[in-house]
Amino acid sequence: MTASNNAKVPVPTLERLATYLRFLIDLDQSNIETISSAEVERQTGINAAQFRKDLSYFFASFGEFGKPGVGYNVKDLQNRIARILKIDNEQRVVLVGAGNLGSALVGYPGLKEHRLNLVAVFDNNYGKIGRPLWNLEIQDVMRLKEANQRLGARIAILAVPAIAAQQVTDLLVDAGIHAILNFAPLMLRVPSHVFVRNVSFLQELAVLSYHLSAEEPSQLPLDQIPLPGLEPVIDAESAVGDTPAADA
Amino acid sequence: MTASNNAKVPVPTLERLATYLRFLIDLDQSNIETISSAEVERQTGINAAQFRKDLSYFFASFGEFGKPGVGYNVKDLQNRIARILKIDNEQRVVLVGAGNLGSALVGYPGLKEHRLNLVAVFDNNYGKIGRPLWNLEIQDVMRLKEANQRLGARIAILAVPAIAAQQVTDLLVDAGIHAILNFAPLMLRVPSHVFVRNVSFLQELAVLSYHLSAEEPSQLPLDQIPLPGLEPVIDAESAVGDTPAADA
DNA sequence: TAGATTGTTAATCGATTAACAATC
DNA sequence: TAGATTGTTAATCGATTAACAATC
Repeated sequence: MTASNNAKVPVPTLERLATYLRFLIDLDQSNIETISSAEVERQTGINAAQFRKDLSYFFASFGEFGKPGVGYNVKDLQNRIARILKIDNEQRVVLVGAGNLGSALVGYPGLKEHRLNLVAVFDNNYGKIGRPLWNLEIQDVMRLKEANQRLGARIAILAVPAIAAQQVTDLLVDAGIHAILNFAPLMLRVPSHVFVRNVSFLQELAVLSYHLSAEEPSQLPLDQIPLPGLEPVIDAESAVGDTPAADA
Repeated sequence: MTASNNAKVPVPTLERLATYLRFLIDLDQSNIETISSAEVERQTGINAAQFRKDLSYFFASFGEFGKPGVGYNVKDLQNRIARILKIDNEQRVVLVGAGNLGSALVGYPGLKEHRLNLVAVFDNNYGKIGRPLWNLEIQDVMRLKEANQRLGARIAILAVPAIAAQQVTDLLVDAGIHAILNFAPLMLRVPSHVFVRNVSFLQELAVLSYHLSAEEPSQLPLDQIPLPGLEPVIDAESAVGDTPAADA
């Protein structure tokens, strides 16, 4: 546990650790006590050697995990991966941007499960400031620094339009944020101590689109399809605000 | 344009192509006509040689791009990358899961800009079916196949809870979907002709958390912080349904 | 002990990037 | 032509995975 590991851990390894953690939580809830790397491969699709290698980066600071001939204890591995990822204790998170995406994130129940505590929401829109978003009240983004002096959050989610993203980033850095999850489609300029990860739905969809075969599917023009929902209705109010996450 | 390229293109290259496309659209809107790989590096952070290499995968089928000594024509490159990614013409997309995340995605204006047309929304909740979500009417997920016979969408966004994800995936595959953007935290089992990409906010946040230094920031306990929004209010209705994306 | 599965090594595979001849 | 920047090669770097001795 002594600070971070000095051996540099590949980012893909960290991403997979989060996957393992999620998987182990599920196993634990099914009362499964022991798991082998072969079984991890079967259920997550991640190569068994990869799994063992991923864990090996942390043996120096966290000790070994598995027992040869036996496997891994689910609860123990779960706890240790949480410690590695620093989500064994509460990790506070602030959100800037109380739009649709921001709302979805505040309402996302998985966060609390993983001890990622979304503790404040900020926006610059005076029509929104002071109004509630789930169990939080939307605050003025200009008071970010002041608010975070007490909150001490070091992670921020940036869900504002591209045009505002760099400005808000500067505020976040000034407020003591060290890690940013950026949803705006541009490269944020940050000091070297700040770590940024970008998420882009368009990028994801573009990669999917590339992999489609070239042939055109049979498509009727939209205006000839006698199905609901193709005439503009524009009624957002009634469409949201029910249970967190969908439930199809 | 003749079908796909046979040389296998690395996925990271495809991801970057989407980034270049986004960047080129911005440049075009600023009336910039020509760009060099060095300038791309300066503004996107992606290495100039990387950029040229990425494009080189497509020279066989799309011809060369740049002029030595000059650079790249912004409009032309933009058009060709759109063609590579098969978003030069409308690409239809269906969404399953009309929860918070689904709502945010339907309202996301960037989709249409990139010719990704979200044409239908499905859910299994009878409280939602028939109600409008933005300009679409939520349909019964059981009618997915029937609906897609006319729509011909090949891309789907899966924003349902993990417990339902595999079932819905089977419906999607049966309905002729070839590519799935999966937000549920599990490995979907799909036939080999179906391409899946997973998005996990928890994974992203966990990777950020790992990179934080070990020292505890000064944090007041939440119940001692005299700031708005920390008493449960629970009022989702009033928090959503305004402009797409946030605007802090 | 025999069987199973780990941790680790070494081989393979793939992606990034520096360097430069070709060319506008 | 001289200067700039491309497309491409080759070197480097890093991640994945097969194989196996160690060990429970």
